[in-house]
Amino acid sequence: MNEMNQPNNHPEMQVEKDQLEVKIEPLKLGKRLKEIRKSLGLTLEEASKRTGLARSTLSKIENEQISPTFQAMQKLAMGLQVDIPQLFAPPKQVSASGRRDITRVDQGKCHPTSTYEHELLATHLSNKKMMPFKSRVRARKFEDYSDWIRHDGEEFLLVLSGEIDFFSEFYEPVNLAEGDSVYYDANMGHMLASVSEDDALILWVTAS
Amino acid sequence: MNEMNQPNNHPEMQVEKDQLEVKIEPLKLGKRLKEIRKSLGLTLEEASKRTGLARSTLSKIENEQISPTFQAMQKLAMGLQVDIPQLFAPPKQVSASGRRDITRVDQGKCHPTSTYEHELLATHLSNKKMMPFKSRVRARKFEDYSDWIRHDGEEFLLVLSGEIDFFSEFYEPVNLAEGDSVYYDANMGHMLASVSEDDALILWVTAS
DNA sequence: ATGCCTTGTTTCCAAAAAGAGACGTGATGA
DNA sequence: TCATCACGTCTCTTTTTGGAAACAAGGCAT
Repeated sequence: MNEMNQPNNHPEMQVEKDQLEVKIEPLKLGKRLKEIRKSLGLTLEEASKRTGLARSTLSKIENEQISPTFQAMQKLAMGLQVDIPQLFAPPKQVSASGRRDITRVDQGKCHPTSTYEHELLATHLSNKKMMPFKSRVRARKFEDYSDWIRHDGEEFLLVLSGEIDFFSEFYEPVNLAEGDSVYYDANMGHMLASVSEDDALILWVTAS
Repeated sequence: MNEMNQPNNHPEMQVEKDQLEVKIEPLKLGKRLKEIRKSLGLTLEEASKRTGLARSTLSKIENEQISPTFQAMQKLAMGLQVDIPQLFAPPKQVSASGRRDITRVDQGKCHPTSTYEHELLATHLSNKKMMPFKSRVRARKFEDYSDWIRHDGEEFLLVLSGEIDFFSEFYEPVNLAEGDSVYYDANMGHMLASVSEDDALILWVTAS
């Protein structure tokens, strides 16, 4: 019917218009929904009552015959007690479950900087939630640093030997001796300086 | 102003339980979408080209005149480089950023069991990614346990003093001496036994 | 001013989703 | 065996969405 019988005022746009086609797939939302419903031990009828959606609609959604509206999805999430993000995070991260990595004393991977000598631990595992390492604190005073150290995540540190001053952006400096520990948000500026005769040795664990 | 750089030692420091309270969702998807588009500096027409949705449709979605289908939302997410969960959890990402909790040596919160004496660290912070604690390993042999210890998350342990055998479900037992460390998945059964004259002392950090 | 873009809104209609109820199938019981 | 019921699918109708184009409002030249 209405083909391009009329001169289009923007022919160049037309081209781009349909170049990226519906390359998007249904993303197994239906399958997922079914799992959830089953895991709650609900029939379509019961789920219908809870969500306020007709059971035929639910069936169609589960079988990917229709693409639910946002409204419908809200009802789903609400009625089945699932929060929406969770509904979409497609494949559940299957957490690994049998990994183990031993690091013998002083056998970590060394990584020296001007202010620290880091010894990374458990370097044979990747995709781990935590990054543990031992560090010898070479810095001796605040001025040894050009700026705060700052990065994502949270950090835990324990003084293994020696004594340090712990500087942080929003707190007064604190002296930490052997056995003391501190937990802090690593995007708050922080830095360490040894104050003992020997360089202090600390254990650090970071999680982001 | 705040010279309270020493840890607050109020016996019961009130734990501010959470910032993510009841999350009732009116969830103004339209408003949110508009923000995203604006922040990318796109016009409706440009967004239309990227997402494959008509600019009239986008307008209607932004003004909450229609409720987009899941298909439409996928195109949106794809074209605007936002992942779907993020699209629905708007007020997220208020990650704390200035917390700090110091635990002096032996000043943690004790928690004895039949096989361990745990000393929890940084207990004044809640909602943290890691749970650090020191433990004295009282157990002396495998049989002191009724079953594998098993829980969610990943675990890192460092031997602070003494010597232990590290038993785990899928590996042969390993002897760990002072300074040795191991990182493992905590849902794999695991347990420790001291083998040194004195009970071994270890540092443990768990993340789930 | 007058045109001429550009941007966003609204209208109209085809296309798709939501709802009501019919249909098929399998399980259970008399 | 024949009902009857529970459950899910399918069909038909109503309601809503999505797209093309018209419309309105704001710049920016001439």
